[in-house]
Amino acid sequence: MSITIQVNANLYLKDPRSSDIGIKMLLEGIDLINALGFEAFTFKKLAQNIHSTEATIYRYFENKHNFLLYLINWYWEIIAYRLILATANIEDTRHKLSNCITVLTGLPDPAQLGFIPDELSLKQLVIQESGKALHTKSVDDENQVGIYLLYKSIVSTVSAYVKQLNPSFPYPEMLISNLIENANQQRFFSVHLPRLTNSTPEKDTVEAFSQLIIQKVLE
Amino acid sequence: MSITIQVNANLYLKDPRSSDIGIKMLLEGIDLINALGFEAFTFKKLAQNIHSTEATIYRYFENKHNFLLYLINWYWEIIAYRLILATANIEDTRHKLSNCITVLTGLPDPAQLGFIPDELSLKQLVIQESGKALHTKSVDDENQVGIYLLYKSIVSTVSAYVKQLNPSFPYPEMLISNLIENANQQRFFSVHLPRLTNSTPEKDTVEAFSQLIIQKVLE
DNA sequence: CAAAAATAATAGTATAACTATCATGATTGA
DNA sequence: TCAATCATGATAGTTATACTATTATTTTTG
Repeated sequence: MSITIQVNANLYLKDPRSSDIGIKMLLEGIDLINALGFEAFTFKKLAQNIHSTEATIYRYFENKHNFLLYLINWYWEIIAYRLILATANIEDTRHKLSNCITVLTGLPDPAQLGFIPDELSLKQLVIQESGKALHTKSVDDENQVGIYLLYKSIVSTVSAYVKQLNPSFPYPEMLISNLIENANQQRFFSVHLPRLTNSTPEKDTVEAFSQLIIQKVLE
Repeated sequence: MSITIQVNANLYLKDPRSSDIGIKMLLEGIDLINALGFEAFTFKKLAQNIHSTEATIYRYFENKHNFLLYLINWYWEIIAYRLILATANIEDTRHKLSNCITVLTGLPDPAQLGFIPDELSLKQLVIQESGKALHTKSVDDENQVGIYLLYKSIVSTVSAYVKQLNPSFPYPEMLISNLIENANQQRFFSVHLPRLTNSTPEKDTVEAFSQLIIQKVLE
């Protein structure tokens, strides 16, 4: 399996991870977007929070849409890495697939946190805001320059296991992209519209649902 | 037979369906949002397109967010009505459920269109923009005043059939809300990120996928 | 230590998202 | 039928956002 982990350079003007202030932008940006929502989030507010200026942030990111895309991409980098860990040295494809579903739809194991100071905040941001990053008129341009390569490669890799285990199942990519998107959606529902789901923040059943669907599909 | 499809009164200041210019707002609004995307859509542009003024639109809608919520609610009213038609005079629960899945995840039958001049445009808008309406900081306030009652009642009704057919399945609401959301998501993918799905605009397989999942869950 | 690069401080522009006011044309109801 | 009411149009104004531009100052690096 080969999942390419690469920061897409089209998302920034200057790599924020190359400087202290850039990293502060990212980390404080995550918290600020989570606190305010992406609509009310502005570079001006972010600049104030990191004791810097709008102009400095604009030297790193063309606009706030790209800032959001960057953060989401960062999330997917972490997931891609976790997928590699979760499938390394495992022979059985069924077992590999199950581990992938855990990574893609489960809650991150607190013991394994630590790629960035607060990975759970980043996941929260993805749950809350990733739909807004995707559903824009610019999605085709972004796809053109490779922004979604990582996401596509993850879906491709995991759906390949499904194909291997049940070659007659006609919708492997749809199944995997569905389970990934559903995980975020159901966690949003569990907080804001609980009657639409059977998962709660206290007893999260999203992964169990996902594993069950996989099992049924492979039967 | 005349059916009044009524949208939640908290979404407007003055019922747009009570006047010609209000109806023009809605219909032209659908086209304009589809053409520009919700971010670039403004009341000023809408006013120009219907040869009216911003002030007039603001007399109907508090803001453009509520305008979007109104349109999405309108869509769900139509779906709710279709669900009633699709389950009327059918005894068999399995058959009822299957018909509901068709309404919720299939493409509308062109022969049955006609609630408004262009229902397909409204569906397109929902596919493209409904995530933005939901994922805001105001979702809890909106839920409080009943904006999502219709959506919740649809999920509740359909998931009740699932419960009846398989009382041991632990995630009926999650299953139905998943299939509903997935239908929009996959159709978005089929246009913009085709490698994430197995449906295409030419050969739409979203309903087939949904029916298959239901079948597997009930087995 | 000097040159270059990065950042801060500040100002400015265009547009969006409203709010306010007043005139005018259409509707209604006594 | 006429006056009162109401909806709409025309116009102006306010605040905030999403940038762009300029210059000064600090930091880094060769």
